[in-house]
Amino acid sequence: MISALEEKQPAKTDKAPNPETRLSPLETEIIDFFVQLSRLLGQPRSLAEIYGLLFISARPLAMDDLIECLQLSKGSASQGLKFLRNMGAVRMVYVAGERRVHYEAVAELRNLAIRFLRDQIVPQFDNGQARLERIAEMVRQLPPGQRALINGRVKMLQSWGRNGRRFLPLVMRILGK
Amino acid sequence: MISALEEKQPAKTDKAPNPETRLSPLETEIIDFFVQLSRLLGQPRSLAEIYGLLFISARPLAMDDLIECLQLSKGSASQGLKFLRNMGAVRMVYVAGERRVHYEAVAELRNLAIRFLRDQIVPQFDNGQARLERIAEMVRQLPPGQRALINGRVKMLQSWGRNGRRFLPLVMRILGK
DNA sequence: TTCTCTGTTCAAATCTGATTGAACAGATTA
DNA sequence: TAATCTGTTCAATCAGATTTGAACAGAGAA
Repeated sequence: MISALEEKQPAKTDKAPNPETRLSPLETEIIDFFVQLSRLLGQPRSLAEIYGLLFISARPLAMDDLIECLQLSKGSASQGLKFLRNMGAVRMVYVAGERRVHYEAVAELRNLAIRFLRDQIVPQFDNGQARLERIAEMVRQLPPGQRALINGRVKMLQSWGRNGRRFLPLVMRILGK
Repeated sequence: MISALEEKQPAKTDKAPNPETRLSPLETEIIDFFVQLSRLLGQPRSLAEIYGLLFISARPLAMDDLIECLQLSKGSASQGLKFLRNMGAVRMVYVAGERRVHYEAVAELRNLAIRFLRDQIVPQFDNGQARLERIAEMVRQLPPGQRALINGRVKMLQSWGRNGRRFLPLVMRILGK
């Protein structure tokens, strides 16, 4: 039921999806679920598709399988898998009698979430903190008249930054329950 | 420093930024800070620019001031302010002797954060929960052989959904300290 | 050696969503 | 009434992110 993609009568250069590789409704729903999540987290859709299919697949899949099932380009699949490998979201598994590398989803979302926080969120925070430091310095240079007024607001931002920064380890601890 | 002010002496077609309305380095840094944040939260840049300038401005600004200082189009400014109003991120203030509506930033980030969670995050969660419900139903229809295998993973997603959902109110409580 | 298989890279094409600006509406003034 | 001022809407445009696919590289196989 997947996007089986319109035109199939034109035999020809067969871009038409092989029925063997069509996604089941369940697979489609799961993948949609991860696609939704990826939007929330600001990650590209193809990542979610790849991870979603691996997550629900009963057996490890090769890159070609993903390309076939999800109608991705080689480039997307390769880059997506690379990213997921780096994230630790996917692991390479050996399949007997196959030269191609196969992948399976790392289902322990805990580690995945922690790594996501560490790689994507924490650096942003630190960057922001540094920027606020520069801003605070600029405020100090201001003529006293204007300074008071603005100082309060910058202080407020700094306080939020500190709170958020303190909050992250807490989140990680909860995740790590 | 604030710049918002008066008209353009330079006659002509002037698309060139009026020196009167050029942003100070401090203003630029603050705006950049919010732009950065907006990326993390997946909001459009113009929102962050508007909020940032209002946040650091010593006095309320009219839409025209924002357009001038930030080089926005009328449409962006109007839509951005509308959104920020709905978010409660900005409030309209009366300025004596002015017909135009003026705005100032609502600096209480607490309420802002809570509203953001409620409006942008919670619905996503609920949506996801509903989808997982549908998925669980589909899994139940599966032949027993495949069911066991997949059931575990779906259960895992559901558990995460519940945890996340329970987590949100906690976050709100902490914010509401 | 060459040929095939597998996978990567990256410049270019494509898509998506943010931004623009002209047309419009209401409110105020003359 | 018309003229001006203020602000909104939305179809068209633009820009940045994603995806594509051709060229490439390495590893075996013949």
